Amino acid sequence: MRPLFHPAIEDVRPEAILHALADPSRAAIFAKIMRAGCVEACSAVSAVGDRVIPKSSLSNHFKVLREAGLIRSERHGVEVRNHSRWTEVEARFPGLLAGIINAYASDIDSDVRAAKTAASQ
Amino acid sequence: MRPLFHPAIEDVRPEAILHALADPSRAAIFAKIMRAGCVEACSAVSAVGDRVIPKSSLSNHFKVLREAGLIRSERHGVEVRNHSRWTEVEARFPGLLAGIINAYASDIDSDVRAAKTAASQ
DNA sequence: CCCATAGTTCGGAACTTCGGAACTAATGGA
DNA sequence: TCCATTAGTTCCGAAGTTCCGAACTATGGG
Repeated sequence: MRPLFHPAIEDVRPEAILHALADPSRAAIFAKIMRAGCVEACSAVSAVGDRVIPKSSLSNHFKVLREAGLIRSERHGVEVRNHSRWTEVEARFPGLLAGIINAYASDIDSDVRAAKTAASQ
Repeated sequence: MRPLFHPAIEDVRPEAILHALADPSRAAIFAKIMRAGCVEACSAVSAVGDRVIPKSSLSNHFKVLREAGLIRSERHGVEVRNHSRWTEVEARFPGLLAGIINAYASDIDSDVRAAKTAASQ
């Protein structure tokens, strides 16, 4: 199997980070990996809120986060272990990730709104 | 002609802002409006770097920025005057815009790379 | 060797973006 | 008034992207 590609920190582009985190599911996955320090297995994040994410979509979300330079993934046997690259990204783009993560965190009403909408469908 | 729609600040969503600014052309347009305080006429931003943007694409870029809550546009006769909503957005999502704009500003090598000629700035 | 588990790849349907051409709206001049 | 000009919007087809089920691959255990 193809080894996992990670850009060098100097090749990380702001637009890739914004694109990756412009998707609320991916932002939630990234926030979770950050809070946990490390997530063992992609499938440890099999749902975001009350919404289940299909395996193939999840795989793609991790790929987008990885190629944007936000996470580092290593195969350990049958599973993949994911770490955030916060420290490196923070050094390159100070304040960027904090601003984004805080924005999502403070947007509480909308989370509630989204959860209610999803629940009523 | 249909009046221009602007979301109330409390309806502004982080993902819309990230999506709007994940496009380097739009980020450059927004940065220019911010620096200038106000841009008179969309067509005052007819090119980004060495790349000319077609009228219809420009019109769409302004619409995306407007609907994300980043700018406020008013018709003045035949032209549209655009202001950034920095203060409002900053109050709602502190540090978000500064982080993004600084990230693009510090990513100078890549602008040069993308522009290829980059004789002026 | 077979099975289960964890992830990736494939491929088609649905959606989004891009940009040229045609359009509308306001203004200024004859 | 009528016409030209300027500024921006809308329409629509082509090209590109995203989503997700199904088929696939890789690893480890029994």
